[in-house]
Amino acid sequence: MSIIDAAASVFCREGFAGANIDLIAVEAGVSRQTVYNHHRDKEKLFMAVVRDLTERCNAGIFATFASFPDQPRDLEADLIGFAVRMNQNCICNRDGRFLRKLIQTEGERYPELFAEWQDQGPGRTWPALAARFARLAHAGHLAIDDPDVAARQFLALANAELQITFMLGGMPSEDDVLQSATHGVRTFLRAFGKRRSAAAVEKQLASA
Amino acid sequence: MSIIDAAASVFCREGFAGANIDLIAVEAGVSRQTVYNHHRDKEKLFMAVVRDLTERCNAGIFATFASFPDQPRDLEADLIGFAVRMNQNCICNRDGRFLRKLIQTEGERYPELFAEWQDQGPGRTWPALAARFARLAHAGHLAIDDPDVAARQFLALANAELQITFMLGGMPSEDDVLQSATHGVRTFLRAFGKRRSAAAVEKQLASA
DNA sequence: ACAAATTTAGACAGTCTTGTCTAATTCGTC
DNA sequence: GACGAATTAGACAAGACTGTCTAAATTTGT
Repeated sequence: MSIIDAAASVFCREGFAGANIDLIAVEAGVSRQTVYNHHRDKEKLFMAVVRDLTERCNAGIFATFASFPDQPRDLEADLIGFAVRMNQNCICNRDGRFLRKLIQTEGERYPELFAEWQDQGPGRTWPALAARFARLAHAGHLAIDDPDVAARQFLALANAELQITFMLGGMPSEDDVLQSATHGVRTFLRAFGKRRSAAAVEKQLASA
Repeated sequence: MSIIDAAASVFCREGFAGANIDLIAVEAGVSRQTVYNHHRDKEKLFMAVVRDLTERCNAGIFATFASFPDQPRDLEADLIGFAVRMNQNCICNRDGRFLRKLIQTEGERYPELFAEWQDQGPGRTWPALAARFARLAHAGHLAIDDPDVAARQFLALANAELQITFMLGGMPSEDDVLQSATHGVRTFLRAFGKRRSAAAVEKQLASA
C-alpha cells in the first residue's frame, strides 16, 4: 500500500489530530523517515491525501456519468441502474467514503483546501449531471423545469435511505443500495416522469 | 456556559483526539479539576455530551412535529413551512449541527453509544414523522404507498440543496433553507400530491 | 561491480496531554 | 459568623507524538 493510501486510511479512522505518523509508516510498509522524506510534514501529507482522493473520486464520477441512460429503453430500470452504479462506484466505495469523512471532520480547519475540493468536485460534477438530465428532458423523456435542482434531488432521493449508514461511515449492503435507488427513482419519476397529465387527457376527451 | 456545552463545542471543533480538557475548562469558566470532578475522564465526558445533545435534539424534533400540518389549508405552503421549521429548529441549529458532526467523526469509535443514539433518535423520530404523513394520506391529502419511505424522502428532498453546507459543518442562510424546502416540497407534491391521475380521468371517460 | 541515491533503525530533544494530588480558597447554608 | 462542601491554582509523573539527526544498509542505474 502506498504512503498516501495508508495515510488516507489512518486519517479517516483516527482524525487528523489522532493520526499517528508511525502507524501510517507501518501500514504503508515503510520507515517513518521515508514518510517525512516524501511529504515534508503531517499537514502536507494530509493535503496530498485530500487532493489524491478528490482526483480519484472525480475520475470515478465522470466514468460513471458515461453510463448515464441518454437513450433509455426502460427509463425506470435504466435510472435505477445508474443510481446504483453511482452509489457503488463513487459514493460507497473506499475513496468516496474516505473523502466524505475527511471533508466532514476537517473541512472547517482547511477552508482553502476544501474550497478547492468544492470547485473541482461538486462544482464540476453537479452541472455535468444536470446537463444529462436536461438532455433527457429535451428528448421528451422527462418534464423538468430546473435541471440543476432535478439533478440534486435525484441524488438526494437515490440516497434517502442510506443517510444514517453514511453518517456513521458505514458501508450499506448491495440490497440497501438497490432498494434506496429503486424507491428514489420511482418517486423521481412520479414527480418528473412524462405520463400524460390529467389535463392532457381531459383535453383529448374534449376534442373527441 | 456549562461544562457540557463547552465540551460539545470543543469536541466538535477539534475532534475527540484533538480536544483539550484545559481548553474545555477555560471555555466553561471552571478549573480543570472541576471538569474531572464532574465527569470522571475524557471519554465519560464525551459520552455525556452525546447523550445530552441527543436528548435536546429529540425534544426539539418532537416539538417541531407538533406543528405538522395535520389539517392543511394550503398543503404546499404548510409543508414548506414545516420543512423550514424542521431545518431551522432541529437540523441547522447548534445542537443539531454538533450532534451530526460528533456522529460523523466519532461514530465508528463508539458503536454502542451511537447505536443508542440511533434507537432513541431516528428510531423514534422517523416512525413518528411517517405516522403524520400516513394520516395526511388517509385524510385524502396525499397519495402515499409507504409512509416510511415517503417520510425519509420528504426530508431528503427538503435538504437536497443543503448537503454541501452540511458536509462542511456550515450554517446555511435562511434563504438557502427556504429555497431548498420550496423546491423539495414542490417535487414531493408532484410525486405524492393528489391531482386526479391520467388513469383516473381515463376511467371517468370510459364510464361516461 | 560500483557509485549514487534512497531507505532504514534508532536515538533524541522538545512539546503537549491526561489524570492525580495537595493545599488554599470560596461558596452555600444554618 | 461558622462549618462542611465544592472549587481553585498549581505542581507533578507518566506517556505519547512530532520532526530531526546519524550512521548503517539497501536499492538503483550504468
